[in-house]
Amino acid sequence: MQLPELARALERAAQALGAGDELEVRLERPKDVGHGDLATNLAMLIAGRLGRVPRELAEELLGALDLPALHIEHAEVAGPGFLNFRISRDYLRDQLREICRADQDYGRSSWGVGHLFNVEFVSANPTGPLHVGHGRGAAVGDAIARLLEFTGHKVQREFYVNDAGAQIDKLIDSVHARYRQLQGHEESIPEGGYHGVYVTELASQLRAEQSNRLDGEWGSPERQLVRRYTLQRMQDEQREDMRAFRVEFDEFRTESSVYESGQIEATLAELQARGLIYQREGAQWLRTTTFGDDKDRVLVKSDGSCTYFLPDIAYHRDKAQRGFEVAIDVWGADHHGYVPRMKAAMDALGLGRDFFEAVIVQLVRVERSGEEVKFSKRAGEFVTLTDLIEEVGTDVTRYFFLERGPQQQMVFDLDLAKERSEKNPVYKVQYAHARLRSVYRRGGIDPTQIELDIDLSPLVQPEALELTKTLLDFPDTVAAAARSREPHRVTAYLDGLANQLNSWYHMGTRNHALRVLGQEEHVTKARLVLARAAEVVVRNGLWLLGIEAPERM
RNA sequence: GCGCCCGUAGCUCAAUCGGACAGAGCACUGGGCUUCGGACCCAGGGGUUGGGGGUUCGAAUCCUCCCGGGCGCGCCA
Repeated sequence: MQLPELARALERAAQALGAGDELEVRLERPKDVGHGDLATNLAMLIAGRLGRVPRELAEELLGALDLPALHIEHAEVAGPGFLNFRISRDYLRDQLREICRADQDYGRSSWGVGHLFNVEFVSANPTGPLHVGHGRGAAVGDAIARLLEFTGHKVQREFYVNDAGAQIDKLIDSVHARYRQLQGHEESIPEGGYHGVYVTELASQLRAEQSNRLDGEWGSPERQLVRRYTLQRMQDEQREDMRAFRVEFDEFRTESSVYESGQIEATLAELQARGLIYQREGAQWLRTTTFGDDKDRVLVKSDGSCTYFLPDIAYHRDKAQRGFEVAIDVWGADHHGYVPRMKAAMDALGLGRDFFEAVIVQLVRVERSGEEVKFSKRAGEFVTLTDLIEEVGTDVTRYFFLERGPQQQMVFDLDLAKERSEKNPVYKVQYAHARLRSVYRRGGIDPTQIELDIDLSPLVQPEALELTKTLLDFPDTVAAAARSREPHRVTAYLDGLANQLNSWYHMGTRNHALRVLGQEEHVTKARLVLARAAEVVVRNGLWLLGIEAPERM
């Protein structure tokens, strides 16, 4: 909750006391309701600079404020020098109308100028189905994209397809081995190959469709055929998996297209022109140490082929050339060591240190009955994202992935995920929404027609006012989540909101005079405005997470 | 060995760029209730925030040193 006029007035008052120009007045909502609705530590911040006692300064700041004009009905100095403000109840209640009017736009903001972001996530090798780790990356990436869109930016969701690497060759070898087995030959999956059942399925389908061409030895043309077929199949399946998870990409960019476009050479030439490439032991190195990396990196190996790093630089350079101002990559924790060199490379290209950002997502451990459910791609038994979605649903899966900070290692508790009660936080939040919708239905009310220009003074219960204040925190929460690339702040907010909302609602089950419906008309009307505002916030919050706000459950 | 991330209630996790008394859920204990949706409600116990030291009016948060865990340290991808 913010009161910009109050913040500005405090800033002017502080400057008048000689605190200087570089002030950022922050008003925060105290955890303890006894400390008022908003508080600031401004006096303590400037006390050191001015060599004064914080509490005295706080008194002077307070004296400089025209409280009624700022919608403050009470203010005091407290503790070591906090200024606590109590906002006029009428002003608070007025804000409920604004929430309802803004409806699906409530919580939107436009910090910054509306930048163009590229958010790249999942980017799995096209060598098999997506697993739970990809799911977490997808949930986080998509939520970050939604947060950025909601805060005034333009966002492209992108998936990078590593279709040119050695992993594909291993997959083709594995398919070949399975194919031979189907023909009755003794054959085993090569070292480092893929054992999943889908490999056998691929081989079997290929045999059914192309046996006239593939039953003999596989030369170059045959391998090309299998490669194209396999890549297409894997990409289609991954795209379908993502669609089921409610994630739609704007762009699938392939590594091979980076090679074909000539950008590899162009990138290398640009780095050379900048004098950042040198030869050593027959290889070409990039001076990443100049830009904070701990060692220089090879771009072109002594055998003339390039490392994985070079096309990756070229690809990210291309993002800048396509007009993106910030490129955010969501990476698994196993790639975190790669971050400094990529930042260094972008810096080397003159794109600055802030062009490239990595969001590191920690690994997921799945448990059932307290036991880890193993997933090992190599052994061929792994929990695919699709398995997980089929078992617990997209909403639950997304919520669980977005419940913890990206850097937090997480345990995915399958038993809790399958729980269909308020023990399960997802249901708690969705249920809060469904309840409000249910109130409208029961009352025969069209929620879009709820009257707003009415007297809201019947909203006097502390629970109702606390709820109102929480609703007013939503835009700040969203902005902070977007800025820090931490969608879990929204999840945590919704969890707290749902608790408040549910207990507000339950007051009515204990005391019917506190229900929305069945009161004197002016009371019901006022409570409907609060209910509507709450519904708007829950709905918008869930939208940011990519989770449905159900009409009924 | 070096680097990054993490360590918060028995368990899984929060904690508003350093704020006031560290919060939820699960589990546990004790009450209550039959629905404006009971797919429950209320209350309670539970913590030296891994440990020591430091900075600060104030530290879970910042610095430092230990302990414990994860990941990474190729002319692999």
